[in-house]
Amino acid sequence: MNKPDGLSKRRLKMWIRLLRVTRSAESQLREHLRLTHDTTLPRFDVMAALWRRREGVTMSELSRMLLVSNGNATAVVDRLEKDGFAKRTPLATDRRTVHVALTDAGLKQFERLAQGHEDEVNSLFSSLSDTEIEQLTALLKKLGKDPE
Amino acid sequence: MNKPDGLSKRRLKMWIRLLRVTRSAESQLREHLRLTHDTTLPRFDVMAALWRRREGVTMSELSRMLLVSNGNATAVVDRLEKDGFAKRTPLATDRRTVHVALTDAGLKQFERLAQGHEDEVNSLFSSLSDTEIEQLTALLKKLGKDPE
DNA sequence: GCTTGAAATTTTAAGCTTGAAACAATTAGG
DNA sequence: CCTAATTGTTTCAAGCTTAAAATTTCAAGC
Repeated sequence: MNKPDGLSKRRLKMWIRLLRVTRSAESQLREHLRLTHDTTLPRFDVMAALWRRREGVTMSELSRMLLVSNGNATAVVDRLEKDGFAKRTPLATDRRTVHVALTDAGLKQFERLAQGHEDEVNSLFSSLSDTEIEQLTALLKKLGKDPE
Repeated sequence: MNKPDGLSKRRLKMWIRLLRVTRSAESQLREHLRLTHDTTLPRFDVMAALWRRREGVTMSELSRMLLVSNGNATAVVDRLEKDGFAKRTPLATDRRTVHVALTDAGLKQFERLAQGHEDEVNSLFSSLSDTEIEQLTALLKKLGKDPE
């Protein structure tokens, strides 16, 4: 009994496992953000992207960075803007385009969030050794390469 | 220049990579389901869970299996039920509890979906060799162990 | 039997997310 | 120039998702 799975089934099971690990981590990070700073993961993700690109990004760049639809980016930025954490600036050279950036309040807010978030990620992956992190990273890099 | 990151930063970057790979795969799978069968990933996930547990599961079990809130499970099952793919059966021994199961139409529908979905997953992870799949699975298993 | 607490589910409000449609502005070709 | 195609963004409808509140039922302890 217990015939070993074919490659195809093993890939499928691996995918399900991957999904579970990711979901579970997301859920933990979401809870942490909610409890400690009354905010959400999508908001954090947008703020992190705007932090990395301090000079400002277009809405399209933003949605490409986060792999979300542009309608989605619009909605999250709308809410951040309403709360004074982000700001849209029309671009003189191309009036279709808009630059989004963190406000001062947004920068401060992100700085308050960032370390706690990093600590949380760390504790989520503490069961992996230094080497294992490298292995996992290498595998993920390989997956990220091709068109996907 | 280019000081190597500390473990903490490498963990953080690894997490971001993990998230990107997962999102990108999800998006591909979602598109496939939409184009070929006009359905969605959450519906597929619920149907897959009900397929695995043919005898029926309670709503709580279902949400635990999928790592989603029970309100979420309720909503998706509502829609599946409306379309005739799932069915709720009250449990005689405990009137709080309800068993959910696929209907015949649900079973047939899932069978139509499953192979295509598996093929899609396969093509998504085709860049990993047999050994690499095993490695990745082992690392994910390690992550899945603890409370998370 | 009551009451109190716990468990299973649904409901609700708010926010997230998508894909498609609508709009506006730019670019390219004639 | 003008038109057509393209690009950047928003809007929209539908569905997804969560956390919290509300409901219903069960289980224990008095």
